[in-house]
Amino acid sequence: MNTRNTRQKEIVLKTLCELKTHPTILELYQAVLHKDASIGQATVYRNVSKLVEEGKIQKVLTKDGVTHYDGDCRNHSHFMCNSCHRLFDLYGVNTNNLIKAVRKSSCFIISNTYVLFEGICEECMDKCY
Amino acid sequence: MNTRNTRQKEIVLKTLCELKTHPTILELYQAVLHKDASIGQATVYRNVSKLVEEGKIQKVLTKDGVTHYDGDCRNHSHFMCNSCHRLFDLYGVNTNNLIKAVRKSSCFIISNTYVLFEGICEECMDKCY
DNA sequence: ATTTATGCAAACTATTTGCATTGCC
DNA sequence: GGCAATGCAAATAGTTTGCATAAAT
Repeated sequence: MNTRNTRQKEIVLKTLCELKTHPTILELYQAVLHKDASIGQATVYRNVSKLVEEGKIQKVLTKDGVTHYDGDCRNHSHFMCNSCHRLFDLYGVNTNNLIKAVRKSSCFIISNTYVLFEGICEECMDKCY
Repeated sequence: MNTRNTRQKEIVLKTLCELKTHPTILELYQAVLHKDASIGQATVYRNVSKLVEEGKIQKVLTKDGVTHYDGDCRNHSHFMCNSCHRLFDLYGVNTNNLIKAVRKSSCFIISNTYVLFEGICEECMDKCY
């Protein structure tokens, strides 16, 4: 089963990469509609799944029950503000020592590590939340 | 708005704590039914939400799109096997250094840290997956 | 006695799927 | 030309909600 490059798939990828907000599928779909109003929601779902499989985009783990996506696949962590519920990128969080600790204490083969921080972002802090 | 201790809520909590499998709501509901066949699914949903709010149980972050729950609220990490899709507990993964790194490089106030590892578990490894 | 929690069914939201058609390769 | 991908609508999860009733305080 070969894979093809379609206009729709490119728009989905490009739109997600431009957005720095870690959108949900619905938010991404809205943004995609601005570029091509004829794209169907199912197409966005299908392409997002494929892009995740291909490793071109990634899911972001959160506790809010909705799946968020990130067009940046470099290894980095995320911070979710419990007040404004925005997701932020955190680069430079090194997880090598965690992985070493798990290797020593278990027999699991680790291929990925995800880290999510929760708390209050600077902006919400300033608002004296 | 006061909160009451009901038989149903106790059964939900007890059942989850007994299960070491990090069940989804549906799996938990099945197990609850074995103890009391008259409990409704909505009751399980409502009680699970409340117990999470009360900090007596916790959601487990995974990439499989379904929410899993853990009756153990001690701070610990999880490992998901990409072959058998089981979730395992990992104790002794110390995240203090990660938190320190984020404190230094950002102005976020961190209240929680979640770590998920993905890979292949020992059993699946032995099966030469 | 009051009022929260329950059980059921209906409603709602998120996601997947079937199918005829389009459009890459 | 062949077959993967699309767009639409219907189907299928997963979760929440309205309401009359039950039960905890």
